[in-house]
Amino acid sequence: MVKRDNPPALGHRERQIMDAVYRLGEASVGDVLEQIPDPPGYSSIRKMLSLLEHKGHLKHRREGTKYIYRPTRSPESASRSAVKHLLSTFFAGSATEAVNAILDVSASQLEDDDFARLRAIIEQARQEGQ
Amino acid sequence: MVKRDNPPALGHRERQIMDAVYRLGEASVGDVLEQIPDPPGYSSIRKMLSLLEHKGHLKHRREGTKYIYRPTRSPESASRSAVKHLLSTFFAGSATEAVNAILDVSASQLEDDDFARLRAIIEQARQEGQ
DNA sequence: GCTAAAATGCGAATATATTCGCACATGCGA
DNA sequence: TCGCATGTGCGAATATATTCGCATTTTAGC
Repeated sequence: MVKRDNPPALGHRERQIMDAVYRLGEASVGDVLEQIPDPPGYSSIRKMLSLLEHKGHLKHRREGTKYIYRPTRSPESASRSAVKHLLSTFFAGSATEAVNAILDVSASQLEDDDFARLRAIIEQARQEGQ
Repeated sequence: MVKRDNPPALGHRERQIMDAVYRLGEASVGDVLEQIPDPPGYSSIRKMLSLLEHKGHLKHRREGTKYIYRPTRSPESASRSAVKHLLSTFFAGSATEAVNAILDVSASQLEDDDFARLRAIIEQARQEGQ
C-alpha cells in the first residue's frame, strides 16, 4: 500500500542508545545500560546495539569477551548536524540566539576562565569568518 | 510479556513534526507538510498531528475551515531542554565547547554586529552568573 | 577436562508508529 | 442549487521498533 525507499529513521530507543554511545565515546552493553533511564533488559540493549550496527550507525570491536561499540560517524560530524538542527528548529538559524540560550542554561556554572575562553573563541571566529 | 508504564516516547515522524511546528511557531497541516522532506501524504500528517494533540504535545484552534496547531510546551522550555541535551550528549556539558561548535557551523554567515552582540551576551552572562 | 560466569546470536512475540482511504462537512463560484 | 476544492474524522492495514528468553560460545579457575 505504501512505498518505502528512504533510509529508515531511528526510533526513540535507538536514538537514546546512539546518544549514550556518543556521550561515552565508546561503550559496552553494560555501559549503555547505565546511561539509559528506565532501561529495558540487558538483552534488549544488546539487540538494539547489534541492530544499530546492522543499520550502519555503529561498529564494534572485541575486547576480551565483550563487544565495545562506537559510532561509525565521527563525533564532530554528528555534533555538527545536531547543532545545525538545533539552530534551525529553535533559533531560526541565529547563532547569537543559540549562544544566548546556552549561556542561560549554564551561566551559573561558568568560571572566569570560561568567559575568557568564550571571548577568545568569538574573536577567533570573527577573524576566520573574514 | 512486557511492562509498560512510562510515558510513550516520540517516534521519528512525530519528532519531525514537532520540530516543524516549533520552527514555524504554529502550523496548519499544509505548513507542516512543506517542512518535511520526503513527506508522507496529507492524510498521514493530519493523523500524526491529531495524535500528537491526543498525546498532549500539541493543541489546535480553528481558523476558518482549517486547524492551526501549536505546541503545548513553550518554545523556551523546549529549547532549553534541547540545549541541555545537546550539551550533555556531544560536549560533556561544556558550554564553551558548544559555543565553539556553533560558531564553527555559522561563522561564515556572521557580521560585525553579530560578534558585538556575542560579546555583549557573554558579558551579561558573566555578570549574572555572579 | 569440567563447570560457572559472562557474553553473544538469534528467533519470535508484542507494542508503537506510520501510512492511507473513504465518508462527511463547508465554502464558493458557475 | 450543483459540483469542486479543501478540510476534518476515523477505521484499519502495514511497517518498525522494542522487548525478551533460550541456546551457544568463550574464558578462567579448579
